[in-house]
Amino acid sequence: MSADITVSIAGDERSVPAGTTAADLFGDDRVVVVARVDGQLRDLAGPLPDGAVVEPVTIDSEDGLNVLRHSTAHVLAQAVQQVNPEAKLGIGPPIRDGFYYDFDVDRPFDPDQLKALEKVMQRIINEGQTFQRREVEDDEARQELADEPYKLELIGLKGGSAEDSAEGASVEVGGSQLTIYDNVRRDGDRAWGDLCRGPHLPSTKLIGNAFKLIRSGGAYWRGSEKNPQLQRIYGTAWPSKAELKAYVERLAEAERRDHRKLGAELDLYSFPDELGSGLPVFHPKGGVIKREMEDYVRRRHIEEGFDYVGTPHISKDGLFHTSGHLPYYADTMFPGMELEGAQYRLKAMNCPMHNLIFSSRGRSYRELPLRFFEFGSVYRYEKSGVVHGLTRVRGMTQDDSHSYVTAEQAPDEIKHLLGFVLSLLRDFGLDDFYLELSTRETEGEKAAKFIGSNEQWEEATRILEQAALDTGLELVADPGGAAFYGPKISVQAKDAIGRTWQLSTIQYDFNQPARFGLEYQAADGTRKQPVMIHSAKFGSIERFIGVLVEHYAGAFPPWLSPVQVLGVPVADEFADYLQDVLGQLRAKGIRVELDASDDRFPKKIRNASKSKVPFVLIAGDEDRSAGAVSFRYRDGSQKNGVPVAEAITEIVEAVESRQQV
RNA sequence: GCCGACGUGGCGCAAUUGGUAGCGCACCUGUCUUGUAAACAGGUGGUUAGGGGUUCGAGUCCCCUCGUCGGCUCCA
Repeated sequence: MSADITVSIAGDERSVPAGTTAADLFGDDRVVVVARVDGQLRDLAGPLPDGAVVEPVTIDSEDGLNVLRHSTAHVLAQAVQQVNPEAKLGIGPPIRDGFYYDFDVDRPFDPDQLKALEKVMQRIINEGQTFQRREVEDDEARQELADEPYKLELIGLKGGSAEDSAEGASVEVGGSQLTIYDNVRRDGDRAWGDLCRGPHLPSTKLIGNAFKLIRSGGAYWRGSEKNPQLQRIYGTAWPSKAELKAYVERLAEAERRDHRKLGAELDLYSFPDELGSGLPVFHPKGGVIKREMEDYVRRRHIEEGFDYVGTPHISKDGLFHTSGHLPYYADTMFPGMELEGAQYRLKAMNCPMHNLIFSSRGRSYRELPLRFFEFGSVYRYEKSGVVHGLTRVRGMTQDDSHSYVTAEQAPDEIKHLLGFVLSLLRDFGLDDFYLELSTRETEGEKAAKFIGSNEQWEEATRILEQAALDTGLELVADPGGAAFYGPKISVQAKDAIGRTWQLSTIQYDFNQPARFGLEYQAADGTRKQPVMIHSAKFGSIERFIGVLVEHYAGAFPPWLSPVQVLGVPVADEFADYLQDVLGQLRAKGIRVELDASDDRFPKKIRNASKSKVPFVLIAGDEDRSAGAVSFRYRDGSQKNGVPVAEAITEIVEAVESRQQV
């Protein structure tokens, strides 16, 4: 054991005694939680091989956070089995901002149990138990985990294709060597153990008190509804209490912005039970936002060479057989209704009807690209458990377009569409994007749902990918996420508090033109099939309104605000004067309101503030005698004694330039 | 669709072991009204989501339906 080995630390070659561990190298530094040894994450306690390249991994790095959260998940599982030895273990991987662990238990967890489990976890953490790695043979593991049916199943999967294992399963058994992690008390007692690939924190102590159990819910074993349902507990863990607090505050902020709550408070829309689940109605104020959006988006489409068209909400079902939507997607369409011997269906997508407009007469290559656009109302029978506010509804308005182009024109058309949708999103105040390229599933049972030849898919995917790369935006692959008729690019936008939303989609479709027999006459007199490019800019108007409500927390930029200017007289006497100013604004197309209620001034200010109107104009004696008004902005700041003409200019300019104030 | 929780006037909430449904805001009426987040007083409004059952008696207990919330699955 006296022989030295050489290890390389941050580029520095060092000679150390054989058996040296990463803990020996970095142990003094408490923020180092694991080591990257020759590119692999390892426990600090493992002896280093000769010639190893070793890097410290700190708890606040991405890898470090994952280890922290994975170890916290283990402590949760330990606590659950301590309280209920009958609980069977599923998997417990780290996820974004936290972790979960799945359990098979007789009774689902309730919030009180989560609180109690936190306490049990805290005791384990305070004990400073160490995670000790132990390599085991498959048979050994099977014996040791005889009471853990799910773990046994994972052992059986080991080495299987990644597709077969559930998300997170690799955290438990990845690689060929099985390992069990024992949680060992300071006196050497083994408190608990779990099949796990690791690595783990050196000690539970490092979790400190910066963790929290968030919620619980059902989750299918290995992500398939054919499997039994386990009970999942979600939690979060951070390097410090302060970071945990900041995270909890972020969750609270998201709750404050919830578009369902703000929609009711601001009187924008509602979801009457009488209509049915997932069917929103827009109140006058929400109607203003919807109309402003639609007006602007319609105008921009026309400027960009689209033709505005219109189609009905319902049609005979043969159309959807032609398009290929039926029978594949029958379960997400509302059931048919029989009329005069024909089955009618509510429209779930606009493209088939646009195809009929295309084929309503002979088309020439001179007409292409031909771009049809509309706000198409579609109805989808979303499963009862997924309907959610405005973001997942059963009746919605798509800002949908279909470009019919020659195969040669397709790349340019896609670039044009991408540039267009990005510019539209920027106009609405979203400017942090990345793109996702959704392609078909090539293996497994899902592969069958995609129609078309390999060549067609490859060609379409290549064209989309190139257009996406040309934007210079980050591009993320999404295998298996394509529509059945072709690959798609989607635009993911980050909102004001960092959440991403899938908004625009652009899809390349070689299937429907063939199915509908679409053709145009080319310059050489032959008949050719156009390529069809689907594009939704906001996805659905309803959903986008929901996203904007959360993005702006209800404080819309003036051009979208239902009420743009609210007049608040200091006393009744000044109402007429203010009304006159508002009249001048109204003449310029500004949406104004006067608070002529018999509330007193401070109450009117409070109401104005709660309504989130961008410009509150106040007038009292001083303003009136100076021919001026005073501004109160949403942040509470003021600007007093502004000459009326100046005030009008400021407001009109803010609205016209679509800026936020 | 699956697992769980929940459903009380427009909104937010109360209602001891089953024993005559309350409060705040909003709304209406009146008095009041001068400078930046709540003047005062009075009043209207609920067959406790809907239906069925247990009970002398149900907002409270049981069943069904609808809806909401949190997960899972799904999302052309």
